[in-house]
Amino acid sequence: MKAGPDISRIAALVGDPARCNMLTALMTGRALTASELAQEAGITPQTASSHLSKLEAGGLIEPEKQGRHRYYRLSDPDVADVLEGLQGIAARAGHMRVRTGPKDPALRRARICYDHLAGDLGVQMLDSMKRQKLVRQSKQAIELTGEGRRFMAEELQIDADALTHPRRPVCKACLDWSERRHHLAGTLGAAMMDRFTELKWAARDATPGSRVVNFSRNGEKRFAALFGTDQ
Amino acid sequence: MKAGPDISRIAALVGDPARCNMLTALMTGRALTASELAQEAGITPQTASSHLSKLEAGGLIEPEKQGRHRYYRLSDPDVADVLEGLQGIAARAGHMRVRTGPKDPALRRARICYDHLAGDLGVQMLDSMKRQKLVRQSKQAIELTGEGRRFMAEELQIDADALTHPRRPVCKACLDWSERRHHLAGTLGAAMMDRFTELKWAARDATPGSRVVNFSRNGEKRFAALFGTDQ
DNA sequence: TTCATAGTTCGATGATAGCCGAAGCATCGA
DNA sequence: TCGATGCTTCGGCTATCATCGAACTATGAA
Repeated sequence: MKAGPDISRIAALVGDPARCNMLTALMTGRALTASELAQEAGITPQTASSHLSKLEAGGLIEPEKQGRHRYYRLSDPDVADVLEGLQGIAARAGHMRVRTGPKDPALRRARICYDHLAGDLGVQMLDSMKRQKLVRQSKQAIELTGEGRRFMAEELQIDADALTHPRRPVCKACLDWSERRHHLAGTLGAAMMDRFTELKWAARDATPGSRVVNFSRNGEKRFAALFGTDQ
Repeated sequence: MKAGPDISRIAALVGDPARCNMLTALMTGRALTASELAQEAGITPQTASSHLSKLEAGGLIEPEKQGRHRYYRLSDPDVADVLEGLQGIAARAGHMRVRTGPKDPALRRARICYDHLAGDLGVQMLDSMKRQKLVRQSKQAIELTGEGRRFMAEELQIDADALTHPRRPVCKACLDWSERRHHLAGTLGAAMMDRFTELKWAARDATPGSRVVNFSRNGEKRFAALFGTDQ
C-alpha cells in the first residue's frame, strides 16, 4: 500500500467541510479565536477544538495565546495560495461559493480590548510609536525607550514610572481581533486609553455591552497629530 | 451547516491516499490507463474505477478513450500547480515523500503500441509529418495529404491506396503512453513500422513480452533524415 | 465465431473519523 | 475567593466511504 500519507494527509485536512470553513474564514489574514471559528464552521466548540489541533499538527495554522483566548491564523502565505488555487479549480468544476461579508466597520475602526485601544487605530498607534522609536519590540516583549518616557510625560502627562505593576507588564503586544497585527496592551496601553477618555478625545459607546470606541472630531485630530500614519 | 461543499469537496478528492497516488502519478504530464493507475495506487481495478469516476466528476482528470483502454490525464495545468503547492506544505510540515523514479528509458524512447511505433520517436515522427504537411490533423481525425502520398511512395515504398481497410482507419491519432502527445496509428502507422523492420532500421527487442523497439545505427540516421526535429 | 483483456457496476463489509454531551482546566473580573 | 467564560479532554454514537468479490459490458485477437 506504499505508505503514502503525505500530501494526501494535508489535503484531507482541507477536505473536511468544517475545517475548510475555518480555513477560508482565516484567508482574510485576520486571526480568529477558537469560538469564532467554531461558529464560522457551524459546529460546537468541542468539535472545533479537535479540528483546530489537527490543523495545527498539520502545520496549516498557528496559535497565539492571548489571555483566555486562543487566536489562530494561517501559518504561512503559501497556505492561502493553495487554498486560492483550490477555489479556482472548484469554481471551474462547479458553482462558486460566496463568503460572508465584512463585520461591523465601527468595531474594526476602534474598540476596547479589555482596557486598552484596539482596532485599526490601535494598530496604527503602535506602528507609529515604533516608527518614532518610543518603544522597541522584540517578539511579544515591548519596551519603552527614554524617548518614549519623555513623550508620555510631555504629550500625555503619563508618568511611566508609576505604571509598574506586580503582575502586569507595562507594555505588551496584543493580537488585534480585526487586523492581523498587534496593538499596545499592558498598563501603558490602559493608561493611554484612560488619558484619551479624560481628554475627551474618545469615549466608549453608550450602548451596553458595546466595545466600540467613538473618537470626537477634535480627538481624532489630536490623535492623528501624535500617531498619524505620516508621523 | 452552511451547505459549503465546494473547495472542501475538491480537497477531499485529493485527501484519499489512493486517489492522491493516482494524481501524483499523473503529475508528470503523462496519461495513464485505469489499470496502470490502479497498480500505482496499490488497489484493485474495481476500486480504482470508482476513484477515477469521482476524480473525473470533480474535474481533476480527463479521460481519453483509446480502444479498450481508457487513458487519464490531469485536466488542467492548474491542477498540477495546486498539487505542487500541497507538496510544498506537506514537505515543510512533515517528512518528504519520494516518488517512484522514472520508468525504463528504453520504453520511453521507442516501443510498439499494438502494431505501430510509439514513444519519443513515435511522437516525433507524427510531429514532423505534420510540419512537413504530409498529414492534416483535426482532433483525432488524421488525413494523408497528396504530398504525403507522394512521400510514402517515394521514400518508403508504401502505396497509400492499398492501406484502406473495412474497419480500420488509414491514419489515427493514438495517445502516447510515455509522452502526453499523440503518435500515428492506423493502417499507415502499422505499414510504416513494418517497413522500418523490413529495412532493418528497427527491430522489436528479443526479450519475450518486451515492447521495446531497438533502432540500428543506420536506421536511426535514416529515420532522422526523414523525420528529424529539424525537418 | 470464440476467447482474452480492460474496464465498469453492484452489494456487502469494515474501519475511520466527525459529531456532541458531560466533565475538567485555565484565565479573567469582582 | 468565587463565579463566569474560553477552551480542552473523554466516551460513545453514527454515518460515511474505501475496499474487494462477483458478475457484466466492450473492445481486440485468433
